Amino acid sequence: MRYSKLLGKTSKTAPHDAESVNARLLVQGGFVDQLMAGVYTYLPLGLRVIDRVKEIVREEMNRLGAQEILMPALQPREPWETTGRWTDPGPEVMFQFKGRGDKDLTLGWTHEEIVTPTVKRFVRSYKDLPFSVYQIQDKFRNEPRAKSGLLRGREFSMKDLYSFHLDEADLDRFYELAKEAYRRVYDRCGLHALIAEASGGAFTKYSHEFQVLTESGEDIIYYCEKCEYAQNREISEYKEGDRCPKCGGIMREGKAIEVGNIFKLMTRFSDPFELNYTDADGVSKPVLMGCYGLGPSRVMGTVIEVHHDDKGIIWPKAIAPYLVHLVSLTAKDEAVTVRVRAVADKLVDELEAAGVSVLYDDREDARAGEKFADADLIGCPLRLVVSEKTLAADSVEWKERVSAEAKMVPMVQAVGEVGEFAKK
RNA sequence: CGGGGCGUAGCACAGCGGUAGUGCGCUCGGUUCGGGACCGAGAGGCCGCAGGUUCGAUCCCUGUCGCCCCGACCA
Repeated sequence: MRYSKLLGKTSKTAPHDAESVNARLLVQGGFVDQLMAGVYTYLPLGLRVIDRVKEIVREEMNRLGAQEILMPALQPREPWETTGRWTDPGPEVMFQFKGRGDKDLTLGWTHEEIVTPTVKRFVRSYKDLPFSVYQIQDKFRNEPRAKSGLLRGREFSMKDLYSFHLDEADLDRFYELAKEAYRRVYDRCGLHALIAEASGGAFTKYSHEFQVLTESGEDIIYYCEKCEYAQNREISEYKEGDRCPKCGGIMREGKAIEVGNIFKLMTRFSDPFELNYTDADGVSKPVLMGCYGLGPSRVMGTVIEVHHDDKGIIWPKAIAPYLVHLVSLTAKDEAVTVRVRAVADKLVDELEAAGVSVLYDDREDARAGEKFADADLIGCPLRLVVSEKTLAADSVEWKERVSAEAKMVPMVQAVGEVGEFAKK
């Protein structure tokens, strides 16, 4: 992608209501554009990042054996009446409005009320179980207070997984597998998530939250510094300095961002919708359910909160908008500049042919400092520079975003080394 | 929903009861060319919106809408 054509320019000045780090850097870097409180447009750079997060989530869900579906965001009142949630939590959380014919409608803030009746149409026998489905969709929540950029929006991306089981033992089995899948998602995105015990809320006593420790977190958790056993403060019986009940380590207090949570729903939804199956003895039994939420947009915001410096974002390779940020510099001599540009053009072609994604800063009117500052702000893992200097050495300058040091790589080896870098 | 802050050019901000300014960005010309360079010439505003006070309001008053922060609440 040529930077000169990219929709979404960097800005030297931060938004005046500079708020959280993720919001500031995303806006300044041209990743997102705010429409209203808690609602953002993803510009090309931002879309590439969130799509990569979603793709990682998708791979891990598929590996779990879950099947992807897509449910409607626009929903009628009736199923919500069945579970009592039209009024409780109702408008506290839901956007509710009238459609044609005075029909009550809502926008989905979660999908148990939709997935359960759908599953009921196809599940009759114990032979149909267990199985699981998921979707990746924008959720709508009428938050009393949207805040912190991508961390708490009114429309936000969510992956919601629902599992269906014969008995509790099978639900427990799947629940543990889902935990591991979640862990892998966070690891791959460059986040270290602790699994904290938490209140199950309205439906169940069983719940775990995935918490990423960071000063900008809005949850408080207690966690063992040794084995990472953790609890949300809401339910914790521990305090700073206590002994860990699992391993005897020291419990610490920390701020954290909740990037996912998982529930054993049991029969909370199968009961009202009468989602039952016939077992091998011909007896009708309720299906046991679990639900598992993970927010790609929140993950994206959290990654920035955790991985940035005073110059900008530091994307982990797995979710960076581009692996390489290639900068071509202009020289005193116009003829040299033309040659530099030709070399850079060729390098872009070769890298892209090798499957490497490249953001190519081809601007002719921008100076070196400006291009470097933008590269730092945007935060791609590897910056390559082609200039009069590198031309003379038949090399390209190599600087990783996480490092302060630059080195020269012979041009003939450049594509190969970038390929190696991509794999590491 | 309570408390606070802020709404003036694309962005960040100044300003003043008498028809609007700076920096950055943008356009044109020129000089520069490895960490946000410089010179010159331009374009760009219902001073958030509505009412009130006043001869006159961007400025004072009231209301309203929006954004941000703290709290209550939450993936």
